[in-house]
Amino acid sequence: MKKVTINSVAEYAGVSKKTVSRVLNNEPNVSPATREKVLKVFKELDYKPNPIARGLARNKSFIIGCLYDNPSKSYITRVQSGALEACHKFNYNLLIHPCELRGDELIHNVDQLLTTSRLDGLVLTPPFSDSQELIDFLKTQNIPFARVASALEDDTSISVCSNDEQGAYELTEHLISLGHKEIAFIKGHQDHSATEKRFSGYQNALQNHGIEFNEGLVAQGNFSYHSGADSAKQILDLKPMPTAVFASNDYMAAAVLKLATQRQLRVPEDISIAGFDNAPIARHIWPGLTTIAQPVEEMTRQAVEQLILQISDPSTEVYQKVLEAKLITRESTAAK
Amino acid sequence: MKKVTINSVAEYAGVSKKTVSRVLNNEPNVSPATREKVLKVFKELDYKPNPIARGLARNKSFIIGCLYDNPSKSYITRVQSGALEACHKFNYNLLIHPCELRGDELIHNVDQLLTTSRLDGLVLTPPFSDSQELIDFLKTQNIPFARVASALEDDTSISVCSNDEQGAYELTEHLISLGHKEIAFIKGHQDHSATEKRFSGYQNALQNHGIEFNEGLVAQGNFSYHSGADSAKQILDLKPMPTAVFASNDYMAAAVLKLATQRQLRVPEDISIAGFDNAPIARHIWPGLTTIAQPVEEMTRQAVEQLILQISDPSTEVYQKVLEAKLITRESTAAK
DNA sequence: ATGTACTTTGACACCGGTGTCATAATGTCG
DNA sequence: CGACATTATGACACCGGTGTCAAAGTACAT
Repeated sequence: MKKVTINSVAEYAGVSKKTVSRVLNNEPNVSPATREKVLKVFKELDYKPNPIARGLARNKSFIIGCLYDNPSKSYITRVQSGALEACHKFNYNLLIHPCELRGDELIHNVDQLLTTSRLDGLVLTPPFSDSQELIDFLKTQNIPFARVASALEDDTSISVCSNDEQGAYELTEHLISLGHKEIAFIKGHQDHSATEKRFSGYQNALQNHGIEFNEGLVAQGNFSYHSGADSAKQILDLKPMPTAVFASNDYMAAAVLKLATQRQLRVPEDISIAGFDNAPIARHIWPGLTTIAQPVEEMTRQAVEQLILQISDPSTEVYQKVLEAKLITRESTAAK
Repeated sequence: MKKVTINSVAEYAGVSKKTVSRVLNNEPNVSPATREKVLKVFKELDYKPNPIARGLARNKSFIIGCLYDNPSKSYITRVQSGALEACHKFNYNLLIHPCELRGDELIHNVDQLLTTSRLDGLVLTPPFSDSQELIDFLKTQNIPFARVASALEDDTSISVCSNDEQGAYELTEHLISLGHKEIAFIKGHQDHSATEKRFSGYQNALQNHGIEFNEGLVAQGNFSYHSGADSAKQILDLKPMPTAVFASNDYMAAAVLKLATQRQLRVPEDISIAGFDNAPIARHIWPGLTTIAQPVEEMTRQAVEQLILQISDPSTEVYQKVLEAKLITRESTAAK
C-alpha cells in the first residue's frame, strides 16, 4: 500500500499539485469539471491530506492547548469534554497541559510549551484565566487565547464565564428561605476569581434579607476536599453551631457532610449543607447535595469555538459571554 | 523579533544547516570545536527547533494518542496523568480521544483519527485494551500501541496491567476473615476484562475458604454509579440480606452505601461494603470505603514509556508487566 | 477581428527540518 | 613522504503541502 500524497493525486488526475490544493481548500477559480475530476480521484485513491505538511506550509499546528491546575478531577474532565467537542468540530486537536500557577516558572513553562509544540491557541481555565501576568505574556507573544470562568475585566480577549455571584446569591437565598440565619461559609482558593464572586453573592444575599454578616462564620478553604475537612472541623466546633453551611464547591461540602456524619449529626435535620458546581459527587453521596450547576462543558465549548474562529480570522469580534448558573436542590438542605 | 530557524543559526554560526542538524540530534562526526560553536549560537539566538518541520521530514508527529471510554472520571484523569508524565519525559505530546467501544464505527473512527492526526502510537485503556478487533486493525496498519490493564494474552504487544484477580482475592479474604459468609458481589462492565478477573478472584477466595458460591448473591453492574444503584437495590432487597457487599469498583460501592444509608442501615455494623480502585470517592464519603488500590498512573506511565521506546526503536523487546494491587482498609468493613 | 477583463492553470519557490552522497580535511602507517 | 582509511563538512534533494505570479484560455464589447 503506497502512500497517497498530493503529488500522486495530481499525477493521477493529470493536473498540477496547486490545482489539487485548490480543490482541497475549496478555493475559487477551479472549473467545475476539474474540481469534479479531482474530487473523484480523492475518493478513488482514498486521499487524506497530511496535516503536518500543511502545518509547516501554513505555520499552523491545528492544535489547541488547555492549561489547568485544578484539584477537581471532575471539573477537568468536564472542561476537556467541552474543549474536545469544539476542537473536533473544526478538525483541531487538543493538547492537555497541567501545570502549576505558583512559582516563577509559570511563564517559562508556558513559553517552553509554546515553542516546543507550536500551539495555535490556548484555553485558560481557572486559576490561569485570572492570571494577569500570564495574559500579558500571551499578548506580547501574540498567542491567541480564551479565558474560561475568569472574572478579569478585559474586553480585548475572549471570555466565557458563568454567573458565580448570582448563583451564590440564589443558593444563600434558598437557605434563608428555609429559615436559616446562621449560615457558615467556606471560601475557595485565593487565586481563583470565583472565590470572591461566590463570597460576595453570599454576603449580598444576607444583607438584602437583613441578616448581619458574621466574619466568625467564614472559613478559608482552597477547593480541595482536604481543605474542606479542615474548614468543616472549624465550623462544626463553633458554639453555637451554625444551622447551615455553604461550601464554595461540592468537594468541600462533601467533606463537611462526612465530618457531620462522623459526629452523628443528622443532615439536614441538625444542619443543612450546600455546595457549588454540581460535581458528580453531589449526587453520589447521601444525602445528595443542594448545589449550583455550572455549565462547565458549555463554557469551555464556546470558549474554544470562539478561539478557533479568532485564529482563523483575527478580525473576528472578541466574544464575551456570561452563562447562567442554576440552583439544584437535593436532600442536604431543609427547613430549620 | 524575527523567527530563529535552522537557517539563521547556520548562517550566524558560519556552518551548513546540515551541521546544525547534526548538533541538534547529537549525531557523530562533528568536531568538538564546531559543536561547541553551534551550541553557543543556540543559546545566543535562543533557538528552538520546529517540531512540525522535523515531523514532516521524519514522518513523525511526536504525538501519542490516548483512547478511552470509561465512566469513571477519576480513572481517566489518573490515566492521563501517568501518560503525560511519560510523554513529557521524551518530549512527546498527548492527544486525548474519547470514543465509544460499541458500534461498527470504532475501527472507522480510529482510522480517521490516525490519518488526520498522524499519531506515532496509541495507548489503549479499558475497554479498548481488550478489543481484539481493534488490536488486529492496529497491527495491520502497523501502528505501535500499548495496552493498559488488559487481560488479553498477546505477547507481541506491550502490556502493563495490575493483578486484578489477586486484589479481588485479597479483598474477599479480608471480608471472610471478618466473619462474613454471605458476601454479595456486583460485577463490572461485560466488555472489560477486569470484570471477569475480579469476579474469579472473589470466587476463588470463597472456594479456598470453604464457602459455597451463591449465584443469587451476584448482581450485574457496568462500573457506573447508576448501575451500582440498581444492583444495590437488588442486593439489599434479598432475604436474608447479605452481611457484606463487594462491588467491582468504588463508584458502585458508593451507590450501595448511599442506598444502605437511605434505608437507615448502619455501615459497617449492619452491612459491610467494599469497592475496588481506590478512587477519590472512596475516602470522600463516610464511612470511607475499604478497597483495592490499583496503580493506575504507574501502569499508564510505564505503558507509554515503553510505547515511545518501541517507536524510536522497533527492535526493542516487547514489555509485559503485572503490577501489584494493594488492599486498603477503611471504615466500611467490620466484623460481622 | 481586436482589445480588454476575467477566469483557470501550472511552474516554481518556500515552510524548516532530515537523508544521501560527494568532497575536503585529518589521521595512521609503512 | 605518499597511500589509504577515517572523520568532518556541505550541496542538494526531499518530506507534502501552500503562496506568488506569470501565462494561457475564455467571454464579451467594440
